[in-house]
Amino acid sequence: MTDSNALLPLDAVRRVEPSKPGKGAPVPAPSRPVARVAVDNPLPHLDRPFDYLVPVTMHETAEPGVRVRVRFAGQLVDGFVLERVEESDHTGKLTALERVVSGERVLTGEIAGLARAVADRYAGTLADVLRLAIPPRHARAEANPPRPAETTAAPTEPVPSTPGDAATGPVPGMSGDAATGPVPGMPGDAATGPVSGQPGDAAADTPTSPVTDTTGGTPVPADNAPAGPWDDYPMGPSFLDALRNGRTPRAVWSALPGAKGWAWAVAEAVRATLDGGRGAVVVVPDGKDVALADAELTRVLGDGRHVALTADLGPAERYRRWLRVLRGQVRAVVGTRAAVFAPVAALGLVAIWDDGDDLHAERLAPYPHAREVLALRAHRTGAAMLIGGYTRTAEATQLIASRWARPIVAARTTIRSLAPRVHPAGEDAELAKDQAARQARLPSLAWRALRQGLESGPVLVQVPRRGYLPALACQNCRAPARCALPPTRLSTAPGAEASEPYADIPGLAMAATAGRGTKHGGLRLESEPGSAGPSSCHGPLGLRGGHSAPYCRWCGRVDAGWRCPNCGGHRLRAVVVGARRTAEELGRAFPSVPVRTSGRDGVLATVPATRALVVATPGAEPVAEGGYAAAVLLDAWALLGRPDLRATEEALRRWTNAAALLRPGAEVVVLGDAALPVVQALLRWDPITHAERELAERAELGFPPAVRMATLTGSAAAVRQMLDETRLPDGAQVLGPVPVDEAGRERAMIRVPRGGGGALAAALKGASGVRAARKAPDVVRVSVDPLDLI
DNA sequence: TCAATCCGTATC
DNA sequence: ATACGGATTGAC
Repeated sequence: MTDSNALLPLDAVRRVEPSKPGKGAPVPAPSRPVARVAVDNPLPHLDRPFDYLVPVTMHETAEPGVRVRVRFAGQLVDGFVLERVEESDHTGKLTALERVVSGERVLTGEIAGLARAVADRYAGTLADVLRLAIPPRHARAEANPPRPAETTAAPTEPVPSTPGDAATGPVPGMSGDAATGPVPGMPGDAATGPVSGQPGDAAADTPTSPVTDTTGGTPVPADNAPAGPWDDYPMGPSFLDALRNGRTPRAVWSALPGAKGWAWAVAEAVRATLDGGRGAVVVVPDGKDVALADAELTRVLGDGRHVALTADLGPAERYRRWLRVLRGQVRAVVGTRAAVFAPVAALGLVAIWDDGDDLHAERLAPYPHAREVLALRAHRTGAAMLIGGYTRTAEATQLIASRWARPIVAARTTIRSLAPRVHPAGEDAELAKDQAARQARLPSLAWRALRQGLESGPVLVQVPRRGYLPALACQNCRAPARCALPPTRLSTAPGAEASEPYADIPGLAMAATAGRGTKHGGLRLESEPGSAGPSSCHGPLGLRGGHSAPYCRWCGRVDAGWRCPNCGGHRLRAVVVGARRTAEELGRAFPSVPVRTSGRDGVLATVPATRALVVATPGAEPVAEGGYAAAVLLDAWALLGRPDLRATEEALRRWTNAAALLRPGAEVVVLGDAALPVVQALLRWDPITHAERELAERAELGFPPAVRMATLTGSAAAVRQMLDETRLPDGAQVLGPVPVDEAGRERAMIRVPRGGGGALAAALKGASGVRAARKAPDVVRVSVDPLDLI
């Protein structure tokens, strides 16, 4: 028994281990007897590969990428073989693999490297990311043999390591060239190799001239006769050419509103990529958009060349489709956020639609954002990237500013010809005379637009999500109730380091949710009644459960003596009324017109071109055949009143998503003050100026994407302890902690300049590791660049 | 001097 | 989590 162990490299075994009864010591595999395994363990300080002995019985099957069961710390756990090597660095006895779960090599080298990069970026563990990346196995689906016709078409198998892995550091990429056979060429490997920075850091990076080609190139070749969706954009055709020619264009695409449809454009981009011999991944916010894109891909590509991956498929079907991608039977994928990890080989394009939709943020640790994962993936593999939407996020704008991506925008005249006509109706707009419409709180402008639209087709009414917003308005005059107390301001306390760019942070008052004027860590709240700016806080008021007095959702203070500045009333009412109730009221205002609703409990994908009143919540608007004849956007104040950093960006995104469904030139009435820049942006269909202003504002406030931010949330003691134990990188600044809820939980924010993100994530990971190793009782949730920064 | 127990640490 | 090694303690 010990004789066979003599083959092992390191036998400093002092005692002869008594072997388990009935089981001899395993005979090692004849070559590469060591498997490096990514073990599915949740502990941050154990987030590295572990070596196991490959018994000869598993020599053939324990290939890189397969699922295995291993004994780890006395328990049987799942894992993935990352690579097979000759020797181990481990100076102890190697435990043997317990079992190869299946021969299917589900973890490709590319995805292993990507998952490592995502974990590093978000201060999370590889195991957590792999859980997101690889769907649960379904044995029956695996057993179904691939159809021969499809397998011969694309001989792609798990892709061996990309050279880029080496640049990323301790990546468990399967680098052994012995591990796999001949490599199908990875386009863009050359581009990936020398690049070490993350996409977002491009500005701070060494000049890698990421935008090498395409969009700046020569304009359209004159010969393409049929007008495609990209012909409306001056840079569109050259973008498609670059995709077709295997290059790496990265574009932020401001989609035109209207019937031509974003899904068609995306499908054409996918077709160009496939034509160039590469694969594509398309990520959209929800199932309705998957259905739209799926239909367009089928129309443009024909049957069987792509798959749709959504959460609601069920485990078997989901795994079956995913395997078709893994096995190279299809090379194009459209799906919701989990599809960012779809194992498409020889990736040529990653695309994301409407990257401002918060559905793109993963809800499971480490909370990666689809746009960021795709950008990392594109960067690592040398794939092209397309970030599309009617509006532009500050993050996408940042990618343009750092020259990582180029804009694709239509000419002003084209935009004007396709955009709807938008009319604002301010808060004080005259209510409709019609009794029922008055009941539905519909201004006469809106009522007229709907009535006129209904003469020729379906009309859309966008209402706030039910239960979405506990904001208040004056019961008497409906003026929004806002905080009348003097403004508060957060400043760094003496002693806390205030590095130059963040010395003063106007507007950070929003970060404080508690109104005690007490000191919290390095920050304190102070009143500055005499300072420049508004004489009162103006935060939206809300009601907390059980209390009768309203509190400010920005500064947290209770304002028992609130009086309406408009009419002097002192009674408040909830502003938000759900879709159903609004639908009922509108139905009475327009008897004889069918009312259809689309919302949380029942999303309609499409409605026919017939006259109908379609009431929908944001994100659930059905596409109307031929476009809507008119629309009314009712949730302006609900959106803008939100105590959210992204409130205006989000409002514009939702408005344009609804308005884009209209026929060109149709009328939109938005219940919002025309003086607001965000209303102006909708009126002029100019999301770009708005996004640029937004980015500038974030830079001024020191918020992402201008900086990299992380939040720590947990019990007050735990958060403080973790802050103490974190070796923060240079230039890091701590805000808070401040209370976040009534359970005494607190949240601290840490920000670093762009480019310091990696160091910050590493520091936080280290600190969580220390806490986990010590078995610290309360968990501190770490979130890098979370959406809800308030 | 030895065995039972506690504690900290690594987990291959 | 759990198993292990080393330190500690208590009794002979």
